[in-house]
Amino acid sequence: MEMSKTYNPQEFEEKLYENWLKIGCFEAKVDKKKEPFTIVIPPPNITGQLHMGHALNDTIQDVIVRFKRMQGYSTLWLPGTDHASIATEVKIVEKMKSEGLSKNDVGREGFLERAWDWKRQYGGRIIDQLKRLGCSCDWSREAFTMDEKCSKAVKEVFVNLYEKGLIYKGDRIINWCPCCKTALSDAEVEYEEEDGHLWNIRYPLADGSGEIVVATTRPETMPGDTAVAVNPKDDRYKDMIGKTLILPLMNKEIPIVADDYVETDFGSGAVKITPAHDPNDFEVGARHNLPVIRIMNDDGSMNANAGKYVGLSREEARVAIVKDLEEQGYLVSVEDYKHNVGHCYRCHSTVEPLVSKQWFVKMEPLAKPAISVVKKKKVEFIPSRFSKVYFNWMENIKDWCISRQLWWGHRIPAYYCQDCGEMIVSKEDVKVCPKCGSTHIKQDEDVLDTWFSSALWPFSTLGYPDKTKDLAYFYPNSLLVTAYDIIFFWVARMIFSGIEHMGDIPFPEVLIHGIVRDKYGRKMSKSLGNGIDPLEIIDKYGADSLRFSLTQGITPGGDTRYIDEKTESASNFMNKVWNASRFVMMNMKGVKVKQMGSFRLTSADKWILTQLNRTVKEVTKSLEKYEIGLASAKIYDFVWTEFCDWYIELAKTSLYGDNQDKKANTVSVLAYVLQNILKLMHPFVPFITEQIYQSLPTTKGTIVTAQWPTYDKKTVFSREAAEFSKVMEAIKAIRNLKAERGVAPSKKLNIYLVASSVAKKDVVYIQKLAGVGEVCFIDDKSGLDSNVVSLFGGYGEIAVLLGDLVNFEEEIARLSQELAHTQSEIDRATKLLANQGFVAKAPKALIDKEIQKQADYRQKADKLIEQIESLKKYV
RNA sequence: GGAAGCUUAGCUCAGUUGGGAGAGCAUCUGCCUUACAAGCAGAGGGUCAUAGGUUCGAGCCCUAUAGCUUCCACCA
Repeated sequence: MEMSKTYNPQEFEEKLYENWLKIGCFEAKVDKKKEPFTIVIPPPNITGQLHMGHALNDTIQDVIVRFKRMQGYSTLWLPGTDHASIATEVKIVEKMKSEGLSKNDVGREGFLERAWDWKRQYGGRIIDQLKRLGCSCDWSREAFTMDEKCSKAVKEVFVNLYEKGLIYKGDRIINWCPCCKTALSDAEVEYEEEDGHLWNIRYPLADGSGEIVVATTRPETMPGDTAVAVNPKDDRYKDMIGKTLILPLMNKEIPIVADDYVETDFGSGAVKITPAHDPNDFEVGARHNLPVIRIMNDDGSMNANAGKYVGLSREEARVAIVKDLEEQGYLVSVEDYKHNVGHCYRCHSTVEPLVSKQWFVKMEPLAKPAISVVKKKKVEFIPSRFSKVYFNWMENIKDWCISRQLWWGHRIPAYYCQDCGEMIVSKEDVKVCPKCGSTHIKQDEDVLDTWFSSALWPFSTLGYPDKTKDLAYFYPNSLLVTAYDIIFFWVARMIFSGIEHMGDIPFPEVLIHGIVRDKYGRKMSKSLGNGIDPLEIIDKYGADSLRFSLTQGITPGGDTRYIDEKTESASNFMNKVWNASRFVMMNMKGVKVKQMGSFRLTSADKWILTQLNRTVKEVTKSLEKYEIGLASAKIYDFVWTEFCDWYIELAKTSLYGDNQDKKANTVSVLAYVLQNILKLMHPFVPFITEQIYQSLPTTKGTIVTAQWPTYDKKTVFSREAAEFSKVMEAIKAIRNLKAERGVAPSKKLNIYLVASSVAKKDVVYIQKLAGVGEVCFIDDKSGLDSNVVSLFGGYGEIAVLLGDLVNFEEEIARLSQELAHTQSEIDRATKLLANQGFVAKAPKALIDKEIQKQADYRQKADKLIEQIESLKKYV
C-alpha cells in the first residue's frame, strides 16, 4: 500500500474500521488454551450522543483492551447500551409535548412503541460514534439492557431476591419527583445549597398556658404536622411534654413529644413533625406512633388534607400559608437561611419527600459481603482511595427504592388477582390466580430503576441465568473502567449483585478515571453550553489525535481538561509518525530488509535498539498498571526525540552514502524499530498505526492481532549505548557553541578531538549532525593554533577551530563561568562524600557514582584552568 | 458536620519503591538541512503553597496552616 504524502486521517479511518469488522478481529473466542481478558462497557444511555466523558472512558478501555489482545489474551470487550428509563422517558415526553400529546393520550402501548422507535433511531447513533472512535468491541455480542437476554436476567434476579425476602413492598418515605411523577432512589437526588428562609411560627398550647415557637424552612407542610418534638433533656420544654398544641390554621390538636433527634441548640429547640413529608420526621413519627398525613398529590399540588389550600401548588401554598400565619399573628419572625435542597438528577425539579407504597431491596444483607470483598482486596479500586468512598456509602446504606412510576423500563414481575387480592411474583407471565383461579390478573404498573438492570450487566450480557460457555469463560470480568461519578449508582451495585447471583465478584479491579472538564476547569454541561462534541473533533483531527490527546497527562482518578491545543499537539505527533514512516518506506524501496542478528550493527543502531527495549519495558510495565498517561508520555518521547530527531538523522549518514550493504543494514534497523513503535502505539492510536503497518512491505495481516513487543536481551547493548551518548553529547555541545557564537548552521567547522573516547567510526555522526568539516584526533593540543575554542565533556575535549570568531576575553569569561559551575559540582560531591551518614547508609552504587562524578569534574576543572591560563597569554 | 483530592516553568499538567526538577503549549534566537516549516537546531524561565518534623538525603513520607475543587451527610 502506498502512503499518501500528507497525514489525512479522514482518508482511511473509517475504511480501516470496516475492514476490522469484516475480518472479525474484535470477536472474542472461548479458548481454553488462552487466558480471557474481559471488560464490559459502561453502557451509554440511548438518549444522548457521545460526549467527552464517553470518549475518555472508551479510549482508556480500548487502550487496555487492544494492549491485552496483542499480549495474547482472549480478549472480550462487550459493548451495549442502557435503556435509561427515566432519562429516555423524559425525552420522549418532551418530544410528544411538542406534538401536543401527553402520555395519557397515547397510552402505555403507544408510548412504548415510541420508546422503541427512539431506541432504534438513537441507540444506533451512539454505537456508530463508538466505532468512529475506534473502539475494538465485539459487536457480535452487543447487548441492550432491555433486550431479551437482559430482561430474562432481571426477572430471574427480582424473583430470587423476592423469594429470599430481600425485596419487599411497603409504605415508606421516598424521594418523589413531582415533575417526572416517579419515586427516586437516594442516589438519584442531588443536593444543592439554596438561599431560603427560616420561618419561626408560634404554636399555642391547647390549654392556653403558653406556646411553643417552631422553626421551619417549609411552612407549606404544616397541614401535615402531627406533632411537635422537643429534646427530652431540654429544660425549657420538660413540663410541656405530653401536652397538646393547636396547629395554627388547621385548628387541630397535636401532641408534644420528646425525641433525642431534636437538637437543643438549633432554633428554638422545638421541631414540627410532618411524618409524611420529611424523612427524619417519618422516623420520629414511627417511634411515637404518630399519624402520617400526606397533604400533596403526585404532581406536588396540595390535596384535600391541606384544607383550604387544596389545589394550590407547593409554591403557592407556601405563600398563602405564610400570609395567613402573618395575618393571624402566628408568625414570629423570618430569617434568611441557606440550606440544601434535593433535586431530581434528571429534570432538576425540587424533590418532594413523601410517603408512598414502593418496592425496595433490603440492602444490609447484600452490603455485608460486598464490603468484605473490597476489604479483603478481592476487588481493588485503582487508585485505592476510592475504596474509602465505597465503604462510606456501603456501610451507611439504606434500603434501595427500585420501583419507578414510569412506563419505559423493566415492568415489575408482580401480579395481582383482581378478585381475591393475591400477589404473585413470577418469572413467567401470570394468567390465572393460583389461589382463587380467577383470570382477572393485573401486572404491577411500575417499572424498575434503570440501575437495577445495569447492576447485572457483567453477567446478564453473558447469558445469565443460563449457564452459557461465555458466562463460564468470561465471568468474572477482568476489569471495570469508569469515572468516579457512578461508583454508587453502578459499581457498588454490580459488586453486590455479582456476589449474590453469581456467587463471585464481577471483577477483581476497578479502574477509576476522572471527568473531562472544559479549558477553564468547569464541568461540561448543557446549561453552561461548554460541552465539546468529540465527533466534531474527530471530523477535524481524526480519532487518533483525539484519543492520544485524551491519554496525555492523565492519571488514575484524576480529572483532565479538554484543550484544543492538546489535540493539535497530538495531531502534530501523528503527522510526525506519518512522515517518519514515509521516510523509512522511501528508503526501503529496492532494499532487501534483513533480520536482526544477521548483520553487524553500528553504534547508533545499538543505541536506538537499547532505547527501544527500555521503552518497551517501561511502556509495558505502565500499561500493566493502567498508567495510561505515563505510557503515552514514554512513547511520545521515544518516538519523537529518540527515533525521529536522533536516530533518523544518524541513519542518514549511511542512507545517503554509497555503501549499499551498510544502507541495507540501516534500513533494516529503521524498519525494525518502526514496526515496534507502531505496535507500542497501536492501543492508543489504532488507525494510523494500522494504516502504516499495512503499508510496510515487511508485515503481514493486521496489527490488531500482532504480537506485543517484548524486552529482547539480544538487542540490548547497555555499554555501547552509554558510550554512544557521549557522541551525542559532543554533537549537542558543538551545536550549542555554533548557535551561541552566531555561526551559520551550514558553516562547517573543523575540530580536534583531544584525548577523546569517541571512536573513529562515530566521527561521521559528529560531522553530519553538528555541521563539522574535518576531524583530527590528537593526544595533546599544545601545538595547536590559538584560534580554537575548547569544549569539555564526557567525550573528552573538543577543540573547535573558530578562527577570527574567537574573542579571547569572551572565551576566558565563558570558561571561567564553566569552571565556577564545575567547582560547585566538585564541592557538592565532596561535601556529600565527606558526610559520614551518607557514606555509611547510602547504597554503594550511588556512592560509587558520586566518586566517579567527583573525579570527572576534577579532571574537567584542571583542563578548564589550563585552558584559561593558556588564553591569558593572548589578552 | 465527615471525607478525599489538588497547590511544581507564563498556561495545562507529568513526576509510583525518597538519591542532582520534566513535557506540551507559549516566549526569544537562528535555519526552507532532499520524512515532516504541522518542521529542525539553540536558549531563557521553577527557594516544587507555607511552617515544622523524620532521614545521610524530601517535590515524594509525617504533622500543622492557608487557598481551591469534589464527594458524602442533611440541624427543622
